[in-house]
Amino acid sequence: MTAKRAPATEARLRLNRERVLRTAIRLADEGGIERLTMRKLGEELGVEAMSLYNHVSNKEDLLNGMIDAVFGEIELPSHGDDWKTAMRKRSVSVRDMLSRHPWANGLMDSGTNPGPATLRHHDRVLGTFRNGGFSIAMTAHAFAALDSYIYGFARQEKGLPFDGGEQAAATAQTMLAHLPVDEYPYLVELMAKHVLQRGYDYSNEFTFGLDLVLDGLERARDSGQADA
Amino acid sequence: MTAKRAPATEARLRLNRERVLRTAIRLADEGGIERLTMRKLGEELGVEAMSLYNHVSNKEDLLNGMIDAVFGEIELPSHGDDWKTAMRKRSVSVRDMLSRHPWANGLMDSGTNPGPATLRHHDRVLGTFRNGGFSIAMTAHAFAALDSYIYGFARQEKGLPFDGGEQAAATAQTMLAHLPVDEYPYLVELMAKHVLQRGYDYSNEFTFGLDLVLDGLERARDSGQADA
DNA sequence: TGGACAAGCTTACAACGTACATGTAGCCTA
DNA sequence: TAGGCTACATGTACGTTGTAAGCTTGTCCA
Repeated sequence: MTAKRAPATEARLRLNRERVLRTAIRLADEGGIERLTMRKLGEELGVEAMSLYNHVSNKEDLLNGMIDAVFGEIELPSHGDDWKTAMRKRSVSVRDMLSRHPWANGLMDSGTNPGPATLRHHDRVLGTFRNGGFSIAMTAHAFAALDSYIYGFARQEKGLPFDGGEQAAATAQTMLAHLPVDEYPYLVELMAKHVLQRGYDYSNEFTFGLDLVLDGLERARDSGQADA
Repeated sequence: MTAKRAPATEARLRLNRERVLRTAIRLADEGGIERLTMRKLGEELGVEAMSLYNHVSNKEDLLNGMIDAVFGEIELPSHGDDWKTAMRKRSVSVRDMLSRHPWANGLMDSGTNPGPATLRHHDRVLGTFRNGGFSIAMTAHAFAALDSYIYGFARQEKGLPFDGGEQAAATAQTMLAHLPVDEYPYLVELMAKHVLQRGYDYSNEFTFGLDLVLDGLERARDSGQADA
């Protein structure tokens, strides 16, 4: 058993930061962020929990690393497109990332220091606005407005009792049955005449708001009201 | 010590759900949601942790109760105003609530079942749109777009390394010093020429996006493109 | 051959949510 | 006035969490 370069009794592959992060992301995707514990992550990697600390300095570092990794999945705004289509594509890409990794949205506020992928992403977004003819001040406005909408939408989507889809209709149905019609008439109306209609899917609302914001930004840029 | 109606050796006031919730909210406001533990909450109320379970069924119930309580703080859209000013006022009120209780934003996605204050609030918002001439489908769009923006903005604000204000400028300063200019030119530009300018405050961005969304909604309502 | 060093393991601890059993104060009925 | 019911507070305990500290071991260079 003292073989120098033996085929590693069990072909045990070495741990490294990337493997730790990738596995952590998978666990969080599958079972939710609250099920991601150091022990479970270790187990998944065939290793004791404490061994992970050779590759991440603590759990916060792990979470920050995960955030930066999923930021790297977002499609950067392309230089080839005009600013509006470029931003539209990357916005949809952000949203896709957030539905692949729903835990990411709730984590980013705790992430004080952004990683390199995050910084690169933001830089490219800002650059797209600047090259699209936005002043610096208007770029700041645009960035704030657009990303607020995108992340806010993902947040809402997660919190809503009705997700759209088949089995969610049942949820809405029972919820509707328990709602006092005279106390919440408009909620009841919306549920009955809209949410419960065949084919309703809340996620379809995304592009409506996205275009609304993008069009609004274009108008604001052109009227140039906000150089202050 | 067997006095029947003695002035209660220590004037100990009885616990009740409202007092528990109010104290929990204060603790979360002061020290962040992660410092709110059952033991600390009990201590703050002069009571053992387990006593709390006579008034909340578990920690999740406590958190849900807190959410509904702060929802009750939001100014409902007034029937007197036209839809746009009414929604503008309530949007600002939501934002104010979220800066008083920053923890609330991160908690609402886990809150599966909304409380009465939450339901009433949503009902009034929907009603304001309906009475403002929005179709049912457009009301759904409007609700999704507007609230996504509001909650998303609060979320962004919390996560940003630069908050605006005096001491935050210093943070931005050092951050700027560590950023490689050639790698993140637009980030550097924004920081140097905008964020670090005297009087910059990210929170001022809120009304820009708010008006952008409200104006966009008005336009969408009038063109009535979305009855589908 | 030896010894340094990185990486994994073992043990341990404090803080958390909360189950369960026990105590007790105050009101209702007899 | 006595007895007992109910609501609420306590005490103790367990399993799970993140992680500090020290130990062991496999690998590589001198």
